Amino acid sequence: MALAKESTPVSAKNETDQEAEYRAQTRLWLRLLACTSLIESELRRRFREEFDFTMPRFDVLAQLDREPSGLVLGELPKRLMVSAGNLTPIVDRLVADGYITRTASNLDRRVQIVCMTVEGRKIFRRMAKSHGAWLAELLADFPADRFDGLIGELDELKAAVRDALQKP
Amino acid sequence: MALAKESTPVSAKNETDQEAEYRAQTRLWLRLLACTSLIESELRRRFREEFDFTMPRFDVLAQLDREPSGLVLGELPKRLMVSAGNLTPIVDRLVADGYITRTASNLDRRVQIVCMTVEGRKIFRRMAKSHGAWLAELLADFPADRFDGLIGELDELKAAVRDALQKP
DNA sequence: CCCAATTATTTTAAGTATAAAATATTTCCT
DNA sequence: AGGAAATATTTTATACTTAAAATAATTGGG
Repeated sequence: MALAKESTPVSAKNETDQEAEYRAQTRLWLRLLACTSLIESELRRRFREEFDFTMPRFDVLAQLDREPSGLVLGELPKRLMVSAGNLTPIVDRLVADGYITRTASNLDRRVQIVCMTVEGRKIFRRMAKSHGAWLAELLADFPADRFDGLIGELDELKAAVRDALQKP
Repeated sequence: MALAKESTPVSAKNETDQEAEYRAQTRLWLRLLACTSLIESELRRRFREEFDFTMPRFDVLAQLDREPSGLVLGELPKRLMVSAGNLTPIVDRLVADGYITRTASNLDRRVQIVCMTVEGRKIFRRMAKSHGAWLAELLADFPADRFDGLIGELDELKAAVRDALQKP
């Protein structure tokens, strides 16, 4: 169970002790979830109102913006941490809207290359600018000198969770 | 724009400066999102595999567990930060499965009271225990002495975002 | 008292998400 | 070369999510 701060084995604890032990972890999880939901729902609302766009569509464009020569379709689910099946209709619509192209590779016809169009780049830049400004606005009241510290903590948290996920 | 750390008005900055300024906020946001997604998807997977349950269904039971006398249906969307329409099918299914009851109030027939059943309480306790253990497992590699600090930072972050949202 | 505004909830339409099965293509083994 | 395994992607079924419109019930003002 690897609860470093406790030496007593879990099996020796009664229900109340165990619940108390889980409390700190649960509290951290609930705070994390609350912060993310709060920001995410506001960003989603603004994307819809200002650009009639959704976050997943923006996320796809954000990935392609860094890849001038395009990206193998299969890279997207990995980078965006979503399932492959999920992306199919999202990519379909971005193609239909003219923001990206999808072309089959000549070397391997299972593989498709997606690439942003000029139109896509144009709208992405506008949205990215607003996205940055919205975040700046939402996070303005958080002390600037504590940004880096919090980012560092979250980096470590992420690494710790990744490690824990790889163990079994 | 309220970027406290900078005195130069945004309008006076060129595009590159502005992008640099947004970077810290964006990085924080991406870390937050990554941590939450990582944990959330693992919890969802385990809920499904171990209990054939989803997180929203668990979340509803978690709210009702604290309210022995039941809860006005309209309280759930507020507490869970989801839309009211979203809850209708979730509550429907929990009622159909026998984990909660839904009864119309006699004083105001628009209002419904939802209340956990004995069966619901039973399954909730089992799931809550696993939920705590899963979190403890996922967060085990994060230094125990930094939990409270991170929770505190996230509390402040949440408050800051809430403040920013109320301003307009 | 009645009807307009308010409140609680559900329905609808569109999109997002997953897991698992299906399809298509390529690679690798013998 | 032939077929099995692997890989890339789509399809299917199910569930969640929201916004906006619809429904139903109550309250309050004239």
